[in-house]
Amino acid sequence: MGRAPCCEKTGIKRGPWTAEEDMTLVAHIEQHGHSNWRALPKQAGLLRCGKSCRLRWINYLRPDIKRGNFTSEEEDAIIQLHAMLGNRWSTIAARLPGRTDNEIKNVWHTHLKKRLESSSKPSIQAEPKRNAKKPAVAASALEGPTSEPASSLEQSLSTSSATDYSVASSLENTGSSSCSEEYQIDDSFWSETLAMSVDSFSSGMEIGDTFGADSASPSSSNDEMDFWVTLFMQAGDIQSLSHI
DNA sequence: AAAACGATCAACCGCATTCGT
DNA sequence: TACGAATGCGGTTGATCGTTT
Repeated sequence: MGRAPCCEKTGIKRGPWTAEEDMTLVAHIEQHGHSNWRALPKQAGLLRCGKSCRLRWINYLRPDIKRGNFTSEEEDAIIQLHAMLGNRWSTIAARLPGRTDNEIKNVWHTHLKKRLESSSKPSIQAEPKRNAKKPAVAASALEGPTSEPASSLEQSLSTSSATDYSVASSLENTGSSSCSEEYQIDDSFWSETLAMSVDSFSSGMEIGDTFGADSASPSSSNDEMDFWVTLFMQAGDIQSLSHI
């Protein structure tokens, strides 16, 4: 099936967005919404393709974006969720209010992956030569929380209150797996988990309130994904508890 | 002071999935 | 049901900035 390109290549501006373009896009979305990304740039008078507008809005201009460094709680949550979900950045982002999939993906590749890799190889020189770079970011990645309170995060992770972000530490402690490896789940795990999940959901498990209002389209598929995320979260509890 | 190097992150690309007719 | 269009997602790239030498 031949796909039309997302935009005509001619006359479409690319590269970094200017402040003026940002203002135009924000003003247009505030006034008309973004029901049709493809038509939006034309309507707003922007020389961008709809895809580019959408990306700019979602990753940068959305009013509920949380800027600034990731807290250690957020980083631990990412590590934990990544251990369970793999590279499902949008699903992970849905669990971190105000954070975008792109941002999380970047943080993972720049900070967290290296952090896990270095902690899984304790005997090898742990500190890269350039670790002193960007003190603010590096410090927040390796040390305690910075300015951001973790309340919203904790709320979003409330379905896994017993989790205590333990996967990250257990991964570090065992040193058995780098996070890039697939999470191994055997059949007995599935049968146990699926059987358990029925009881859990009927006993007060909240589905759907954990996705932020920024979630692009609160749909049944999101609920479904939330089901699986919650399932994985609980499974994570089981797995990490079994290591103790 | 400046060149080289490495880290970061915004943005792009292409594929997959969903939606509408 | 089939098809095309629109949107979403994850991987990747490249410009920029900070650090080191």
